[in-house]
Amino acid sequence: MRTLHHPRMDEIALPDVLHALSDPVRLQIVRALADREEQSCSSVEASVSKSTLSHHFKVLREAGVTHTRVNGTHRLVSIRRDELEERFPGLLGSVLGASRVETAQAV
Amino acid sequence: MRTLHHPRMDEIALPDVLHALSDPVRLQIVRALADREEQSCSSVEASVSKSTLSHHFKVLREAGVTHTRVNGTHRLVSIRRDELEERFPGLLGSVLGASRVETAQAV
DNA sequence: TCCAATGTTCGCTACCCTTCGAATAACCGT
DNA sequence: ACGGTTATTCGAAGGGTAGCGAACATTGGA
Repeated sequence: MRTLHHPRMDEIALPDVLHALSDPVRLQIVRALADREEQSCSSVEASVSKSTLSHHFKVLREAGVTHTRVNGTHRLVSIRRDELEERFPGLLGSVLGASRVETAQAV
Repeated sequence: MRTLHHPRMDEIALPDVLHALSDPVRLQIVRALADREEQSCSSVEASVSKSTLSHHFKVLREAGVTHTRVNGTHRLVSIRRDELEERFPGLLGSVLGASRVETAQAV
């Protein structure tokens, strides 16, 4: 695969974004990405296999949440923070905040 | 059915809430509920059958998003706004705002 | 050129989810 | 007690999704 599809911001739909964020593994990924700027797929630690992780990255990218850049054998993934903020103000921030709340409670 | 189960706020999980909100029909319901205080199920207009609507109300309730009160043959549904705000600050508001953004754009 | 590392894709399994109509339950007014 | 209204539940169909291992691409380095 050479070209990675990224939807335009006016193409992304709210239900898709919410669905992308509704999976625990993907939420974990987004939180990990929120800390640093760009991160390779392998640097994200999750309790799933390599192929499953790849699937989740694809879902996040196609929902418009993340951007993926090819760099050698690595894929550098980042959150489309500014674009998301412009389209759905406050959404990502409140989800990230809520995610931290839940971790702090440690259900 | 006599007793309606409502999860305590510390029981509700973020992925469940996000999943509940990730369905277009349920998003429509939540928006309709956000306008008024309490509303009966039948007053919400959606493009699905009665039984499907009932299913969606159940999902929203069990995710902790809504509260349902029995009143005669009616069920009066409302959003657990204050509780949600306390547990996940800003989340519901940004989702509702995002939903309005999308409607305004009219994809 | 060959090898190791990084991800993606494929085939498969198992489950979940939305949707519907029909049947059922609960309640109110007559 | 009976009929109409409101809503839930049941059973089934159809599609979607997460999960894995194995196989495949691609790149960088030895």
